[in-house]
Amino acid sequence: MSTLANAPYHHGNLRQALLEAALIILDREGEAGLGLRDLARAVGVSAAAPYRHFDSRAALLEALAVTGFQRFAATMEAVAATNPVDPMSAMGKTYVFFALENANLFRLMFSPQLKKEGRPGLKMAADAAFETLRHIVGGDIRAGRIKALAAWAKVHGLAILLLDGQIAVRAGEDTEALIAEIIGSL
Amino acid sequence: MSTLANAPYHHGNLRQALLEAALIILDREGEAGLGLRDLARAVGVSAAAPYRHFDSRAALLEALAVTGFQRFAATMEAVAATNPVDPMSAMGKTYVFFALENANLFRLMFSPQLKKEGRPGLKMAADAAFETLRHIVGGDIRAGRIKALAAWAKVHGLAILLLDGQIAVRAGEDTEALIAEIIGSL
DNA sequence: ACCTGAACACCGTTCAAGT
DNA sequence: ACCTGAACACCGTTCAAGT
Repeated sequence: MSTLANAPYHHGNLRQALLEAALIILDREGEAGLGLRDLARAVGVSAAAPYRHFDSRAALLEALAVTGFQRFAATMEAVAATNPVDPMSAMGKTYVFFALENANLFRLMFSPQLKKEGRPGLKMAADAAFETLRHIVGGDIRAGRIKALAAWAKVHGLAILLLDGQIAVRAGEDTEALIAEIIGSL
Repeated sequence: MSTLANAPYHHGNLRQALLEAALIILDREGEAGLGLRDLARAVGVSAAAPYRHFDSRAALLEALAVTGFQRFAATMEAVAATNPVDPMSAMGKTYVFFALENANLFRLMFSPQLKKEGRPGLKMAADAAFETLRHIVGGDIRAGRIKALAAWAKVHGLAILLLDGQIAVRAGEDTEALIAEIIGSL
């Protein structure tokens, strides 16, 4: 614990401080609410300072999305490691829970705008995460490509629709139970 | 056909002209590329002029999304009217095709940012469109809520993943056939 | 090596003023 | 009634200058 709350940033690891603050702002406000100037203000630094560590706003967003894919892959591996009876369904539920618990980060990970920027780090992180998924699933079930894609579509769609509030969860209804029912057995 | 290409706007239906130009820009550039000032320039009018017809940029986007939901509902009704042998699958395919053919409009229709604005017109248009869907499906198959939600999730997820280029369509592979395979029989 | 201050070229939005 | 011109409070980004 340092003596002054904002002292460490001025000469310490500004990059890390920016990423941590950005993750919090992203979580609360969404991507559109995450301005570079706001971020600099939040961290107590000049508007130009972030440019020492990130080429552009897109580069900062990319870094966030990359950590998102890493967390995502780690979460999926953790479930697989528990050797669930129905691995596909367990992973499907985890996929949806991850999306709900990291709503704005999940959206950023799949943001078409960011993808259009063509940043290589994002594609690499996404590919690595899905490679991990394929590895886990492939070792267990020889589902075939079509079945795998169908399962992915179902799970991803459920995540997005819940995230966007399109699927109305009824009063007194358990979201977790609803997800389990919809996923059924993949 | 008027004598001068940009003459009608100066005293005609600017609102309509803005919407038409906006739809084209949205289609090409995506929501982020659709600036009010750009739009005004494209239509040959001052930067302040659009405010006579739309409260804000969000109001303009809402109007676009609303026409998107209307087109969507009309498209779905058109398929249902052909009395396909497997109505659910036929509608599922149409849902995905609509998303692919109207990529940026579809994204705008489900934009969380726009939804967060809480504009009532958007919710009404979306509700009306899904009510139409429910009506078509409900009359045909008494699927039950869970099955209906599962089908929706699968179709919506497939649309989003294809739109975002996450599902790799292989060289020489027919996208249409791949969609049909993944949807299978709903 | 890392950060600041001031500037540049933009935004969305408002408002008095024009026709 | 509808549109313009000029302004306001912002952005992201750059760059010389400071330490």
